[in-house]
Amino acid sequence: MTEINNNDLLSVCKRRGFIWPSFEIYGGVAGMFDYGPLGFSLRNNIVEIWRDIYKGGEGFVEIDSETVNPREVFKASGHVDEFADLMTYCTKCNSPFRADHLVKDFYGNPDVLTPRELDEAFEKHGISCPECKGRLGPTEEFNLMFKTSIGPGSSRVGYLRPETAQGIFVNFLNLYRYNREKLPLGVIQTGRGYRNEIAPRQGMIRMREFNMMEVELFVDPEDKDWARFPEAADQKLNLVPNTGDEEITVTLKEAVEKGIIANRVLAYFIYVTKRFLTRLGIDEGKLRFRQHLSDEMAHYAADCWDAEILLSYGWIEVTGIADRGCWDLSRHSQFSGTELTHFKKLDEPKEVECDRVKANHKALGPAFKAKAKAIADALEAKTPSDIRDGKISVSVDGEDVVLGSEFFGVSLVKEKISGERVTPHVIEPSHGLDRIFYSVLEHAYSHDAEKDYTVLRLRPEVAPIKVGVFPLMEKDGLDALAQKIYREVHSHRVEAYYDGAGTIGKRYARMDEVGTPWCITVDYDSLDGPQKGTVTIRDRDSGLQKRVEADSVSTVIDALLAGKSFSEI
RNA sequence: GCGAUUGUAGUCCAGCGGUUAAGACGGUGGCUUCCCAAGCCUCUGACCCGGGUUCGAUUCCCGGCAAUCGCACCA
Repeated sequence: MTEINNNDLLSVCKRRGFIWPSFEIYGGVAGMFDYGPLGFSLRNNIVEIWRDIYKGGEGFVEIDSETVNPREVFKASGHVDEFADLMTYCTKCNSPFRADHLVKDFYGNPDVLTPRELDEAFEKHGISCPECKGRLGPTEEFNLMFKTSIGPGSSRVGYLRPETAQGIFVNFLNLYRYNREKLPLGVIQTGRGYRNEIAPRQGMIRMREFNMMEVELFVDPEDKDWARFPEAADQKLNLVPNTGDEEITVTLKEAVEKGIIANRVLAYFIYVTKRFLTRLGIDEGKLRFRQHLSDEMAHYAADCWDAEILLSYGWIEVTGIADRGCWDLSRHSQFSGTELTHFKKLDEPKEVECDRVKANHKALGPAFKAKAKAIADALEAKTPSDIRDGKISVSVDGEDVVLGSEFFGVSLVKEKISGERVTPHVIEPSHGLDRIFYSVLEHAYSHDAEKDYTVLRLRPEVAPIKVGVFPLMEKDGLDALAQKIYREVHSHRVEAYYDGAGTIGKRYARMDEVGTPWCITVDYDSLDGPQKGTVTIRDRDSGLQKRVEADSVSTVIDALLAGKSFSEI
């Protein structure tokens, strides 16, 4: 634990319009927050940087898909089964248990039991509370997904998505065609996800409605290299591999060569995640990547690493970077009956020779009339190894037909193979936007207890307000010049804030508290004397002031935002 | 969901079975050549919700909601 008091920070956030607990006038709802003007700006700035990295830097494409999905989508993804737990509670000590886990010694596949059958099973096998031996209460379903219905009447069951990823998977074919049937194919999406958490806690860390930034990269399963890997090969990462609890610092190259990270593409995107988070102002010393334990890893995942940030709550997972293998696409393929594959061309087409069963249409036609076509197709789907005693049996429309050698022949055919269909593998860096947002605030927050003075040391790039503009006194024409400067500087991209109220110190303090990196002040020297036409610019973190031409303020702010240091202006 | 603690202006907090519910900070308007939360004046704003006990409840009791911590859950 650090000494940061997260209640103080949350209080600033609420007071100054970063985040507000939702529905406060109606008593509030746990695990729900609204973003205020400053919070929304900050969050958008984070999203813009993420976009800059993936869409700009890596050339990925961005989509926006539905938040309500029909049940089939989450049946295929596994969420309907995985997220709907049958729970029972001890009537004596109230401990909760997964009902199916309690009967697993008696049933091979307890997942399929209904709540009633589970209750009967407790009775029959004398199962009591593992904690206190008390009697178990009735089994209830608890579903972590919000359920709804699509359309009126006997409508389709729908769920609010618990993650945005499925929207990308179900659009795979559209995206694949859009990308002119090539891999790798990188797709990003930001949006809301919904999980009906049993007990949301820790402020913004576990929300019922949350924002995600997800990236799905489809790659050739046999080629998990990445063209830009060499650029990052010597960069260092703090890793906690699942072989022990020790944190190690290694280069990407070492991590892959020693088999710590499964492959180069996964390692590269772990590095991209580190670059992203540190660019937002996350303290590099409080950032590590922890590998999922083998039992924690989803059964389909080949490898999975969490980016964890040290906060006042402890180490908190903010991003998961997983190699999900072919799981997602093969499941959707299986459940939808639509082939979701990539056609991988061979460098050189190859010729193969093999024996094939060929239907004898001349004989089949007269013998089977209308059914002949179906039987012929079934026959040709067979291989010579299916021949038993010179006969092949096929099943057509639920009817078994045994065919003698007069109906088919076996011949050697030469086939030209120019490629094969493969199910792409998915590399998924999935970011919890709200957690990242909160982490950025906490790592920027500094409070001087003696002076009771708060400064948010936000990076200029993420700061919601870039520049405060003040007249020293709101009169004598100082206000008119300050207003003019404000109007020149303020834009959708560079948010400025005019403040003429109270005293100058108070205005600086207000800007420091919301992380505004620079303040412009128009004083009497701006109007008269040798300094005429200049204004002061103050740097938040150093407290230093310089004079710049009033006409050049906009240019100076642009230069600072582009990365020029304050001492260079 | 369970247990413990808590709930008074935007924030921090005082108080009480009958009060005009106090103060500080903040916000607002004004005055002040005002560069790091200076000063003076004006104004602003609160007893979480519902029920019960009582002549009378912000205060006592019960329930709900929310927050903090612990357990469990989740990641």
